[in-house]
Amino acid sequence: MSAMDDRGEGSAVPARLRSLPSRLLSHAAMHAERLVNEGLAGADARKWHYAVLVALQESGPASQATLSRRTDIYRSDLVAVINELADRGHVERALDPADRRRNVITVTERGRRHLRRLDALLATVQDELLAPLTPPERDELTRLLTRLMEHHAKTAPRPMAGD
Amino acid sequence: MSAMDDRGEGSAVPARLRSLPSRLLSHAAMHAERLVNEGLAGADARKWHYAVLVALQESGPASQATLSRRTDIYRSDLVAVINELADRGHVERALDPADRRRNVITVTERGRRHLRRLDALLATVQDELLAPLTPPERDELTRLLTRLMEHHAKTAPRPMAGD
DNA sequence: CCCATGTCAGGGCCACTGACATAG
DNA sequence: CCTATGTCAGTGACCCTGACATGG
Repeated sequence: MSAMDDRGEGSAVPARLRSLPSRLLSHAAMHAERLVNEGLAGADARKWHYAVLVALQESGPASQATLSRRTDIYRSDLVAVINELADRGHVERALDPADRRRNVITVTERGRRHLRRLDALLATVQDELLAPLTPPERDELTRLLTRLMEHHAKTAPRPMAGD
Repeated sequence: MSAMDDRGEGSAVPARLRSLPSRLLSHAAMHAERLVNEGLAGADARKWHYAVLVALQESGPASQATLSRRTDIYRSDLVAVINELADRGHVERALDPADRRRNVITVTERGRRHLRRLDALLATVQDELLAPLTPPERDELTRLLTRLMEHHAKTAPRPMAGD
């Protein structure tokens, strides 16, 4: 025992760390990602799969470079994601006859069904994540975070893929 | 041109992604970590350095295992952190005569000065991070995130170091 | 005999960089 | 000539897991 004991109070995380906004954000995000990953793992998916499928469904077929811009996934990382989605039959990669540098990525019917499942799955996860908050509090949190991101988008124009 | 165009609207991030709470959290956290890292880099420090120094100052000298519990840094990762801090003369590693498995880690005067600098530095970063929010909004954000973390702490008892 | 401690080796995911061939 | 695109190789930070020797 003595001053450097470990049990009880001695192992508590200091308040100065606990209440630091940047640290709170990191930890909350870690928690969120854990929930998302666990949820998506049950559907043999990763969060990037979801992002790509949503982008394709919302704005139609696109080149990989365009998808990179829509999802904020790096061009270089996107290659593997498209490979995985293509392996699972969720998207198709076709050469663009109009611009022979490009691949046109298209969602398949199977991909659309998959996306519906992921949508439901993620809705559950959001609910689990925000469980301790009331509906107005959830909205407030979303609003505050959105404001943070909008401000960031202005000052630091998001870094771009493999440039 | 045509359906798969890229400039303008075609490369906007879909609303379904933008407003997803888990995604907002991840992006906000990424932004926060970027700011923190940039800030600390100017002082030749990493966020783990700060966590360890705070823990030492708040509760006094401790073994590495205890520090691991106080900071949520894995025992295995902590080794390198203590090495770095010791190299910079911010802490001292001494054998514990009372328990010969343990190292007693102690802050040096130099470490205390360094910590004061990091404190000021991080305060600036928090301010920059929360710039678009009013003081009450900042409190509200902190409160909501804290509630999230407390809830998480109950359901999933934080994972422990190298066990 | 079981547990705690410090240490090392390594895996996996991810943000990010750089380079390169090909094509517009 | 310059830029865009798809691809690959590789780095570094972190989170996390094992294993191991030593000691309580």
